[in-house]
Amino acid sequence: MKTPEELTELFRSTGRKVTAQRQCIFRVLHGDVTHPSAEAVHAVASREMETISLKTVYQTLHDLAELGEIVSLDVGTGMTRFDPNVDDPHHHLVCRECGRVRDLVAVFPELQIPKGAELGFQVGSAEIVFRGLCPECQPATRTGRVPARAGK
Amino acid sequence: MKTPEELTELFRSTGRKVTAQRQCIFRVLHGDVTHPSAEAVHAVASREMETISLKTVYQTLHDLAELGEIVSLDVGTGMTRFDPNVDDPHHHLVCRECGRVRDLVAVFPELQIPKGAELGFQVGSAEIVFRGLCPECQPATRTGRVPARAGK
DNA sequence: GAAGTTATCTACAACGCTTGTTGAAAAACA
DNA sequence: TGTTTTTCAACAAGCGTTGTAGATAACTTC
Ligand SMILES: [Mn+2]
Ligand SMILES: [Mn+2]
Ligand SMILES: [Zn+2]
Ligand SMILES: [Zn+2]
Repeated sequence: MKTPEELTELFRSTGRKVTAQRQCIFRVLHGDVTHPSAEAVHAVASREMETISLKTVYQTLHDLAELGEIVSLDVGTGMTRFDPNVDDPHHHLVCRECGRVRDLVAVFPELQIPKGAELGFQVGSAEIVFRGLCPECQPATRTGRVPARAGK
Repeated sequence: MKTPEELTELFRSTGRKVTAQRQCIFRVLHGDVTHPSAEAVHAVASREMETISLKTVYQTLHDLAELGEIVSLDVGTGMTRFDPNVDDPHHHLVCRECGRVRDLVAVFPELQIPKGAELGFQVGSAEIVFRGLCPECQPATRTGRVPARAGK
C-alpha cells in the first residue's frame, strides 16, 4: 500500500474526506506485517486517539480495500484480516494455535488444474493457506521459548 | 464418510446415543457433494423431520467432525461448510458469485516451500482454494444458462 | 420387560464479529 | 465565512454459532 501521505492524496482525489482518524489508521497499517483484524487496528489506533470508534476503523478499512490499497483475507481465524501487502503476490502461513498470519513470498507457477477437473468452473485465482505452528507456539524443546496465546 | 448404518454402529461404540434425528442427518450427508452449511443440512433434514432443531444439527456435525467422518471448512463464504469426503485428498473450487463449493481431486506434490521462507513455522498442511465462477454463474454467452443466486 | 441412569432434544437467550442508523461534528468548496 | 456534503461516534441490530434449561428419549441393570 501507499504511504500515509500518498493515501491522503488518494482519498482527496477520489472524493473522500481526510480526517485525523483516517490518517491515524493509515499510519497504523503502514508497514504492518501482522495481517491485523479490525479490532487489532482499532486497539493500536486507540493508543493515539482514545475516542476512535471501531465502526470508523471498519469503514476506513473498507475504503482502502475498495481502492485496492489493502486486501481483506479470510483465513479461518474467526475475524477478517487485512493485508497492506498488495504488491508482491504471495500466500500465507497461519498458526493453528494463536492465529498469527505471515506472508509466504513464493510463487507456485505449476499450479495447473488437470484438464476436466475444473468441472466447468471458470477459475480466476488460487489462494494457498499453509497451516502449522508459528515459532512462538512450538513446543519449548524446539525453540526454548514458551508458547503464548496471542490476545485479540 | 461411512454409511448411515456404519455411523450408527460407530456412534454406539463410542458411547454416543443414536437418535432418529442423528440418523436423519447421517442420511442427509451421505453422498452429498455440495459441502453444505449447517443451515443447508438443517433445511434438508427438516423435510423429513419438521421439528429437528438447528442446534441438534450443529451438535451432530461436530460429533461427526470429532470422529473424523466429516471435515469442517472455512472457504470464506460466511458459513462453515461440512465435507463428508474425507477419503480422497483434494482441494476446492469456490464460486465467487453464489458460494457453491466443488471438489478438485488433484494432488500438487510440487508444493514445496522454498528454504527459509517458512520463517520458523512448522508447516503441517496446505489448502488450496480456487476462486472463480461456477457453470451456473457464468455469463449466458458461455453456457447459454442464466446465472442464479443460490439460496442458503 | 420395567425401573433407573445417563445422554440427548428443543426452545430460548446470548455470544462474537460485523453492519445499519442517527444526530452531531467536521471537511470541502466557493 | 457560509453552505453543502461527508464522516464521526454511539447505539442497536444482524448474522452464524454456541451456552443453558428442563423435558424427553436412549442405554443399562434388574
Ligand atoms: Mn499477506
Ligand atoms: Mn471437498
Ligand atoms: Zn502461534
Ligand atoms: Zn455460482
